[in-house]
This record gives sequence, C-alpha cells and structure tokens, in this order.
Amino acid sequence: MLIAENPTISAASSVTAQSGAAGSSWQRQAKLWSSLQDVCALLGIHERAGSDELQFQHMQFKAGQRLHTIGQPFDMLFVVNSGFLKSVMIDESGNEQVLAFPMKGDLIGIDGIHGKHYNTETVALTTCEVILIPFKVLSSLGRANPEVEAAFFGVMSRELIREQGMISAIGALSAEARVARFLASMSDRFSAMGYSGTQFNLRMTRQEIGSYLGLTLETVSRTLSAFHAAGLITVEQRSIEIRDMKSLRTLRRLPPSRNKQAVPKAVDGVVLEAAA
Amino acid sequence: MLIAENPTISAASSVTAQSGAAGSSWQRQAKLWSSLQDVCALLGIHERAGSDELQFQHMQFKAGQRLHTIGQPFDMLFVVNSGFLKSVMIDESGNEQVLAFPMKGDLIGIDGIHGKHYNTETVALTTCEVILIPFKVLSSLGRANPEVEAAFFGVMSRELIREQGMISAIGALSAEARVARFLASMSDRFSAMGYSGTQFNLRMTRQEIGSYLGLTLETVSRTLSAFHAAGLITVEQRSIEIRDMKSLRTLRRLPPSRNKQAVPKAVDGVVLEAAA
DNA sequence: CGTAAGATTGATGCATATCAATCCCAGTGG
DNA sequence: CCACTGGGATTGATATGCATCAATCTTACG
Repeated sequence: MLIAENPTISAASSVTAQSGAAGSSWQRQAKLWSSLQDVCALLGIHERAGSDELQFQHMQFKAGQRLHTIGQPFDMLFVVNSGFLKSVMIDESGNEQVLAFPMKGDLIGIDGIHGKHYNTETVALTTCEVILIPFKVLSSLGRANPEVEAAFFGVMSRELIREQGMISAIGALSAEARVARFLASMSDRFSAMGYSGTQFNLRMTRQEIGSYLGLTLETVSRTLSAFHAAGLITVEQRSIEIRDMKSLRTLRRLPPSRNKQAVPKAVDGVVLEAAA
Repeated sequence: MLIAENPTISAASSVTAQSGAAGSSWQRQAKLWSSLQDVCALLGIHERAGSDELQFQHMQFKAGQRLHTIGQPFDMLFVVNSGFLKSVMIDESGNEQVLAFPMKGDLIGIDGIHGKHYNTETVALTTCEVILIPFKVLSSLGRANPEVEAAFFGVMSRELIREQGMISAIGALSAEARVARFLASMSDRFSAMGYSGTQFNLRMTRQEIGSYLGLTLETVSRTLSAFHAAGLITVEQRSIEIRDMKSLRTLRRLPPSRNKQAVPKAVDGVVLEAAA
C-alpha cells in the first residue's frame, strides 16, 4: 500500500532515471539495496516501520567525487553507509566553508528541501557507499506512516541542534577548546561506528578542519602539536591517538567569560599554559 | 478534535491573565485565534490548505517572560505575530549564547522535536503576541495535507540554511562584516514587516548582539560607532538609521583570505580604514 | 626520483578581548 | 519635581590569541 499509492516510487525506475540526470560519472555499484529497516537503523531511528518491500539503492563514490553540487535541483537525500565526506558551502567571496564531515549513519541533503535546490555541496573524502533516498519517496512514505514522518522530523531537528552547537562553539570557545571538542567528537563517532575511539586516522586536511572550526590550518596544526606536547594525544600527520580523553573533554580554556551569566565555575581541565 | 486533543493549553485563562495588565484605553487584544491560512501567510508559505475550521490560539507575553525553557517537555511550536524575542542556549559553563532574534513570522521551538524537550529557551524582549501550534496538531495536519507537510519541511530546511549561514559568518567574517550584515538583516526584516528599513530601534542589548555575532559588547559598540563616524549609519543608543545601505551590504573587510579556494575578487565595499 | 600537496614550526602583527572609567537614560521613591 | 540608582552604552588603554607571512619537512604518487 505504501508503495502502490505513489506511482513515482517504483524504486528501480526512478532511481535509474535520477542517476542519469546527475550527469556526473555515478558509478553504478551493481551491489546492494537496503530496506527501510536498514536505513532507519543506520540513522539511529528506533521506530518500527511496516512494510519491507521498499528498497533503496546503494551507490559508490570515489574520493573527490561529488554527491551533489550547489544549485543543482534537489530530489534526493543520501544516507552514508561507509566512507568519509565533507559538506561545504561557498560564501559570497568564493571561499569554501566546511559545514560537516558526514560519515556512517549521517543524512545528507536536507538543506535542499527549501528552495528545491541544494545549498551545499558534498564531496567524498574517501571511497564512500551511500544509500539514495528519493525525497518524494520519503515524503509519501512519511505521509502514510506516522512513525517515519516523526523520525524524519526528529532527524532534521537533531541536525538543527547540532548546528546550534557549532554556532555556540565557534562563537564562544578558544581555538584549543574547539580543537579538543573536535577530537572528542571524532572519537565518539568512531566509537559509535564500532571502530577504536582512541586510535583513528583523520580523513580531512588541516585546512578543512580549520574551516570547519573557524580557524586557520596553522592554528589547528599548532594546537594539535601542543596537545601532543602536553600528553593529551599523539599526533603524526593524519593519525591520532587519544591519550587523555578526560582532559580533552573538560578543556575549556580562557574565554570562559564571554557572557558570564552564571558562575565562572573553576576550570578543572588541563590548561596547557606551560605546554606552549 | 484537533484542538480538543491538547489539554495543556487552557488558554483562555492564561491569555486573559496576560492581557489584563494592559492599562491602555485601546482595545487591541482583539484577535485571539488565527486560522491555518493566517498562520501560513505569516510564515511566508504560499501553499493553500483546505479546511478553515481549525483555529490556533494567540497568547501574550510581556518583556522578560519565557515562552519555554530548556529541558521543558516539548509539545508546542510558536509563530510570532508581533513583538521581539531572543532564543538562547546555555553552554556547558553556564554562559548564554543567543541563537536568534525571532520576530513577526518566525517559527519558534523546532529544536524541541528531537528529544521531546526544548534545547533552547525563548524570552520576550518586548511585549509579544504569539500563535500556539501544538505539534501533534501540526503533524496530524501534515499527514492529511501534503502541502502543509511540505511547507513544514521547507520551514525547517530554511532554518537549517539560516544557521549554516551564521556558522559561515561567525567563522569567516571580521567583526565589522558581521555587524554590517546584522544591520542589513535587521533592515530587511523590518522592511518585510512593513516598517521602515532605514530607521528602526533595536530591541536587544549590545551584549545580546555580541553573543549572537560571537563578539563582545564593546566590539559591537565600537563597530557601530565606527560605522557612524564613517557615515554609514546614525546610531544613538538603540536607535539606528541606515544611511548607506549599499556599503553596508558590500562590506567584506580584511579576512577575505581565510580559505582562498577561488579568486580573491577585489573588495569594492567601504573599508573603514581611515574611520578608526 | 622528482614533484606537489600537505604538515609543521617560527617570527611578527593585528584584530579583538579585557579591564576600567565615565556617560546616558529609565525608573523609582522621597 | 527632582535626586537617586542601576543597567546599559560609550570610550580609552592595554593585553593577547590567533592570523599572517614564510621557511622547511614529510608523504604520496606518477
């Protein structure tokens, strides 16, 4: 019933049509299709959805390839199944601003809903496998299926909250605190994917990290070196080992006084003063 | 049915209580309920919705009152009908971070959908009149009404894009560029509400503006004074007059080289060097 | 092996935070 | 009606965190 009620779905055909429209060399991986269950599990949605008949196509991208570009007509959301990407915006003077580093379980493309065109572009940093979710399919699915609709609202809301956190961090935290938080966040995400949370490889450049955090690449590099010298981490090029997670997480640093509305609350984290 | 299903409102009493304070001889608490059409028009949604029977309650808040607080169970969205507010987040060290200055036509509370609790708090800066939208009503409405659902997705997506813009601005622009952009944005919003876009009164403190822009109140104050000295605006306490909108809008300033991916593209805006 | 892109590290300067002293204005009570 | 009061705004002096400029160093790769 879910599928039948929307004639445009019939996944195979619509997806095939879509991939043609994208123009770029979308490598058709003769491989997988995922059920709605799989997708929900990937997104961290617990709700149970009824039918299983609906299948979503997988697709592979190699490093450097774009899932979508700015201004391209919006029709598709993507759920990352494996690999690492970056989502960027180009500001009015042509500079690149990194907005997110999507990885397994992340939803990509929400920004395209409003205005019917993507407002960002998402680039694969490594080989990636993503699941294609035609937006029309999702919305008709949600209409018939309150749980799915609610879950989708939830995912969008979650993304909104994440961005609010970024605004707060970039606006109020020191460079050290931002980098520390970034590392902690990466650790959490790797853990959530089942990888080591203490030993991992960054897939992005210092420049991309800097753009994401509102810092220059030199500051990122220096801060990582300072953390290393202070014994918080071991860093060697892209390879990171977390040695003192607690200190990383409690690292606040000087500007805890931008908008003192509440108690300053003594800093208990490592402060790195002597390290530099 | 839709209205009755949410018992927490019991609005008549609370609204009466609120409006009772107005000592003015001016009978203007007139409209206490709005139709779906009204709400859509307010939100800038063009889609047409079917039934008219559904009415949404209005409610008044006086300066300093909170529409919702952090951690409070989520059940309600708000659409601003008049007045000015601020939405804030409290970071881990208890500092206040301003995330938005909602005014007429803005939707409040989206961040509560995920997690079933509000993640921000919204405070009235002036007397406000808001329309209450029980979330359950909205979602069941959307289910029956594809246009409404699509419009709501659109509003959430729009909000996401707005926040991406803030991240980019805070991360990459100079203080002057941020303040200039803030003024231009305020001007646009006042214009959209039918007020003068060149002469208006700010309703928030310098501290709140600073928090919103990731700056200190002193920097905001100094920058406004510099704009005044440069002839771009006239500022006197909270009163602002825009004298050179074009320059305000094209003001980029020094850090146009944070992430030079594209052509530096010569700056054509006023640069204010001599002004300081 | 040579080249280019990325990373590290140093030296320096500037934009903005911080500290501090008035100033202005809206309430409020004598 | 007017001094008093307190929050907000302005302005100045100074400190500093981070950007900028620049020189290696490392790694990946054709």
